[in-house]
Amino acid sequence: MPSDPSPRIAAGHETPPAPEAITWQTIRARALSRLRSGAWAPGELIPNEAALATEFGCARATVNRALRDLAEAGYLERRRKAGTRVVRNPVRKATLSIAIIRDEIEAGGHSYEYRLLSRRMAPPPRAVQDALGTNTHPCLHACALHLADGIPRVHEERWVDPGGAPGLMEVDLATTGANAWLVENVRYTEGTLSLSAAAAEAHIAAHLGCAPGSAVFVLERVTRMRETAITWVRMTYAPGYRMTTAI
Amino acid sequence: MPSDPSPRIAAGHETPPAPEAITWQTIRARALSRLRSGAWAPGELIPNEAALATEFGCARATVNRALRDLAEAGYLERRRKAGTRVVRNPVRKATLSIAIIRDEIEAGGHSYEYRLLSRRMAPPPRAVQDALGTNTHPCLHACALHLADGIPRVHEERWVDPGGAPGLMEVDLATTGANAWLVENVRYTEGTLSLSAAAAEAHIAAHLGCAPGSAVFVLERVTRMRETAITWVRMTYAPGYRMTTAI
DNA sequence: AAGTGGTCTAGACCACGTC
DNA sequence: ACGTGGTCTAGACCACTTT
Repeated sequence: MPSDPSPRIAAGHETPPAPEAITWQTIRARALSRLRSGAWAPGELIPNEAALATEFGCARATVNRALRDLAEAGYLERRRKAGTRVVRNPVRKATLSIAIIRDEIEAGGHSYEYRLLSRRMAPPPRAVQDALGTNTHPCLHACALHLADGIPRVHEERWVDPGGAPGLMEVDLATTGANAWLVENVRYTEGTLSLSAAAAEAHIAAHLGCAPGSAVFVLERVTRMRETAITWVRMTYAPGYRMTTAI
Repeated sequence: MPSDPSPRIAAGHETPPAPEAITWQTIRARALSRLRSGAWAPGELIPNEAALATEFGCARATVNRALRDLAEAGYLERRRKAGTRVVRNPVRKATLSIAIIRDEIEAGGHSYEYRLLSRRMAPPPRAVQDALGTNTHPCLHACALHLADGIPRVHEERWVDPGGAPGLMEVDLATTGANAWLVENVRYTEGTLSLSAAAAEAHIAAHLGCAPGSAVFVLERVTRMRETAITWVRMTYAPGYRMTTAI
């Protein structure tokens, strides 16, 4: 969703309404106000692009840009020939930005520390196999801790398919975080994300410095690159963590 | 992010590669492959739109469309005069679709039930006051339960500013969920979302039918409409809940 | 068959921010 | 000052779907 710099007309000092140039943002704002006011009611069909272009006195492409934006935002539903319809139950879309832990910690003004806890080859458990694909062969299993100012903040458990990310196996995980390596070397991947709450397992609680059974925020992620499974990771955040975003 | 229907050329039966028409999706794919291959390295400046348009043999507007899409996806950073740069640490963006609980439950093939637990006027606690704005006056406080097949799934606690949503105060909350009302009557709002894990408080645990202190997934949301605070809500999900999305 | 949105083009002007 | 991206226009063709 494009941010809305909107200007193009710098509001002078006390300059009244101003005729305001016709930009696609203008059209979008006007359309949105009709949606809010109910002039365009839920489920209803709105006028087609050509009609709106005439009404607003602009090119059809400009109307298209505005309506496309509203459609992406989930307010409208557009289909060729069928026209543009106001969505009945606008599904809220929240965009989470998943930053690299190191960046997130350093952005908060804290010192970052990475500590490798374990590293071994082993066949992944069934659940991980399913998530990664059909892998029964041994994978790299690594656990690590991310600390802020020396205080444990996130526990990371990771399974890496050797076939998916050759190179990662040779990395010295003691000094380089697996995620940092992946971001640098296997960019532009796709995958699945899952958020949940869980009771901290004993050994993880010990690493995080909290009581076993504490409620912890868990992020699980499967990373793929063009059909090839690369890695499964579970990040367990120390109690108190919050993931925030604007709607 | 626009889905990529990509066609425009219906793949005939066994028709080889096909010259492929030049659409903005084509350009985007080509650009993305350069990003993946490292031909356009992180931090680097890529050729400007005019140059790419010449190279790809299309109009500048088409290149613009493609690059704008990649920028929205977080791969590129574009600035006037400065040019287009490959982002160093592509921040993953996960889009969560926050559905109305009722829809979510019914989509899962379960029967939905709403049960109002309490309703009263009271001054909100400090934390809620801060979130909503500077409201010291009494607000509506309502608690409710959402059930799937008769089993409690989500506990909802809500504070409503009477000034923000007149009309909601008169709604018969016993039969109409506050959220459903809001969606129907105060659409196109903005706000903040926060996800976390917490230990279930005793009274909430009792309603959800789980042990006090169980790890539960909590979603807090502040809803505004053009600067006016409308409502603060905390949804507590029964243990086992997972929020999933594709990256 | 026909209407609607999706997209491309070629040219133009302008805002912005770096130089 | 000037280069780069942001956007508008007017016209055109096409893909998709519903009628």
